[in-house]
Amino acid sequence: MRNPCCEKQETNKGAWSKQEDEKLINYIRTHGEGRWRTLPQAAGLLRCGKSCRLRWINYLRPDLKRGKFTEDEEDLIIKLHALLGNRWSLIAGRLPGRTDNEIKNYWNSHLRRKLMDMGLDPNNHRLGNRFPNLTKRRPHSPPNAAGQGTRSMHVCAHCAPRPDHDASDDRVTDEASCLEDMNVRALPDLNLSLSIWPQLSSPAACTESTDHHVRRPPEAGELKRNIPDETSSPTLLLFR
DNA sequence: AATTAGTCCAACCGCGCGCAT
DNA sequence: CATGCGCGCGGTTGGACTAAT
Repeated sequence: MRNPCCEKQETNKGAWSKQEDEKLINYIRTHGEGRWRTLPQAAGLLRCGKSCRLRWINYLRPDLKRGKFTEDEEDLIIKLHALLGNRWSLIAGRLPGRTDNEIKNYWNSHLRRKLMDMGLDPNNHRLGNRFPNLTKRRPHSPPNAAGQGTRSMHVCAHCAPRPDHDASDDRVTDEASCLEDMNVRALPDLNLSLSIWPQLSSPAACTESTDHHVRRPPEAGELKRNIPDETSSPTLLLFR
């Protein structure tokens, strides 16, 4: 059992005050990002490290582009979601200045509905006629519903079991089948190519040739967030 | 004008991964 | 190899705000 992220000592919760923001900004300006666990004390903040990190990444970072999403951005989010599912951080990596949280919120409040209005199932981007009633606020979900706490990332597309893309299936978990489905059916104009990066652990377990694990090395600048090292983790790379 | 219903978004929570020890 | 820590991710929630009645 792990310790909670913040000891039970007194920490502020809820909305950040201007003073707290300033303290955080000043501290990161002089010391840089990282060491989130020790940052609050060092910066004189009564917040947990997680909270500081979130506040910085989602709100205070100077390179954030705030304001309405453009049509191009909307379009890209929809296409990337069709490909990647709810991997908001990966999607955010393709939208400079936007955060995963922002995109997630925008998806849930606007784009899901937009897709439904177009007659598409927002879960799998296929034409569908049976959607959950999303106008209902706060559908009560049991613990761990909708895959909370699970990670479907880093799954070799070929090794992964094929989801049936049932409308009741809340998550899209298979990039390859998404691409296949999407390119063929829903978004034929999307010019994305998909690569699964060398997988250190799984090829042995994969019964297929390992060829499908490797496409090509990334060009400089292609790797953005979440892709720390081309050999360390099997990660989706998108080239447009 | 008051009340209710719906929307939006910042923030929280729990969990898994990678790394150091 | 096992364990613990730090971090990042995705899902969920609280509450302010707005629109509808």
